[in-house]
Amino acid sequence: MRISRLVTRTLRDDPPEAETASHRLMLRAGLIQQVAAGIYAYLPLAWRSLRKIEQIVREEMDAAGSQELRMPALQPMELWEQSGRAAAFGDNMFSLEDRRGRPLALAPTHEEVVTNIVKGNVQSYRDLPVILYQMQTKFRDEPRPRAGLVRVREFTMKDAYSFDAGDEGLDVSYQAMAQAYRNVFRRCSIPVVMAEADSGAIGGKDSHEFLLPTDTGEDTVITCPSCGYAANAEKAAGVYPDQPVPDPLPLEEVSTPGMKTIASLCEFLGVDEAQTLKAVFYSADGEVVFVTIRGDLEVNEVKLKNALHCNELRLAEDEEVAAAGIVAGSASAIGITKVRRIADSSISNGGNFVVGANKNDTHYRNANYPRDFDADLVTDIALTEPGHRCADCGADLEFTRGVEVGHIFKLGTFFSEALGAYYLDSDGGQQPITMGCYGIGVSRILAAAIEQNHDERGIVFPAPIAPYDVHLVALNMSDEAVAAAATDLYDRLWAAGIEVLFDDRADAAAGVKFNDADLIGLPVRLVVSPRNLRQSAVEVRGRTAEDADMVALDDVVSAVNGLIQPD
RNA sequence: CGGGGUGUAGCGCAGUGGCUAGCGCGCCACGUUCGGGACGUGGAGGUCGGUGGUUCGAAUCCACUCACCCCGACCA
Repeated sequence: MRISRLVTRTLRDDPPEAETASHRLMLRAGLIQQVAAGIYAYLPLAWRSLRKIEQIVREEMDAAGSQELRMPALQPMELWEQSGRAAAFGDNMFSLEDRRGRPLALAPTHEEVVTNIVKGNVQSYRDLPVILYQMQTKFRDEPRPRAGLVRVREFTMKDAYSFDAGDEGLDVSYQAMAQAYRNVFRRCSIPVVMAEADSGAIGGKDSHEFLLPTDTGEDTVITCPSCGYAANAEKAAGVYPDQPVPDPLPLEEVSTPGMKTIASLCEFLGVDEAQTLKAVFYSADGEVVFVTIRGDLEVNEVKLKNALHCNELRLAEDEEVAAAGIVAGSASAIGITKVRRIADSSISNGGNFVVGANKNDTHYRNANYPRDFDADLVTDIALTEPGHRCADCGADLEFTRGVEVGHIFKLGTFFSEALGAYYLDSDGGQQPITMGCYGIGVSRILAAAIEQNHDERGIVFPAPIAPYDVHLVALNMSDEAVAAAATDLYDRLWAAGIEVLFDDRADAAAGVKFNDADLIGLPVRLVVSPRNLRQSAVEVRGRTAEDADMVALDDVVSAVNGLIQPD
């Protein structure tokens, strides 16, 4: 490709709206162009890179025994009602109607459709296992798109679905996919952490996220430096500091004028936050829920949502709290009976707690569970935070930010039962197919690869996903010898199977061309110039190399091959 | 959805009631240049996000509205 003809314009300065490196560099290098919030056009350079990423994913999925197919992005809403997920996705799903008023969805994912396909093609355990995958555009009406290609509303995903006879088969498929994912990320130069993750509203057993650790990531990964445990913040099972369990003292009312927060209350009474129980109020699918947790801990809303089996969970509004008869600021579960009460297991870690007295400016000392109050459910809903320890080995946990580039789930039989996908086992019994699903954000891989591989001058494309192998710079194209030599080299490289981006611009200064080459960040830069031609040579330089090599014109092809195929 | 911010030429920005709305980059023409973001001369390019209002007069003031960005909520 000749840059003089390339539909892409590099920017001299950083775009002010871009905060993260990948977003900034993709805009500056002319890889992407925004169309609306969270909706981007992939310009020619990005598209070449994305096609290479897709090809790597394909190779690894095929090697793992998976078959590619293509399902529609436009789907009848009926299918989503059938699985019950129309409500689970809610406003995140783009929905529309056809000319006859039939409800349709732009698919955010494809479990429903793929399950129906398999249902029609698998009858016996002899037909299993099956793993299907596709490259498809997904539509999710994210509440807040951000960071360029990191969180968008329309994106390319590779999604795969495994179908097995039973849990042992699923384990095999799951491991095969996990290994394929590791291979993909290694080939794209994205060092990932594989972390335990929450399996979401659908349930299922295991789930793992693949995350690129980076400060600009939007997820939190919790890792144990000692035993290698890794989990995301929603899933992580950390151990919070133990409190001594004292002998219970009698409940005692104290006046606490104006004390509405845990911090002010603790200061006023001279107690530690861990010696209090706090009350938090949520709205779970519209129902007010009373949550009790030790004062030094926070509620993990994902764990709470799972415990409640609800679709929508948010903090309750003040009016909702008041309408439920709760005295915000001085509330406790003591005497509360009209709303559902959930408590974290930490209510039994410690004792003689300070709690609200359910009337203004008043608290109790020495509250103990279950002597003084009851709960409908006591379970682990505490958020793991800095300072907590590894549940496996007791070491201090480490917290880092990360960008999620892949996510795998053991789904179990949720979809096969909802949509009627059964097989006959060897005894002639009908069984629901055991499923797994596996997603890679293809367009997010591009962002993550750039986030990981760049320097102050621009992108440092990993060779396997670079839009072109070589950036050929011709200095002074009006010099006929330069034009002739560069054009000849361009043709010879392509003939040798090397992909070349040729900066043939006649009007751009040398500095402009060099800066653009650094910005776009192809693995190898070649310079043809009057100066070099006097030695019948070309300058060859790797993107991150300190110095350039002078290589004879006739040897350039083999020199380039040596740089881009080091293995 | 809550909080904060921004919409003026392709891009980045200036312009707080007054004449024909400017600057830099980019773009077009010609010439000179040619190894790390060149120079000269001439030129093209604008519903000032939208609607309504106030005013002799609105990019500028008021109301409403739309879009986009950032933080949070949210996010299989």
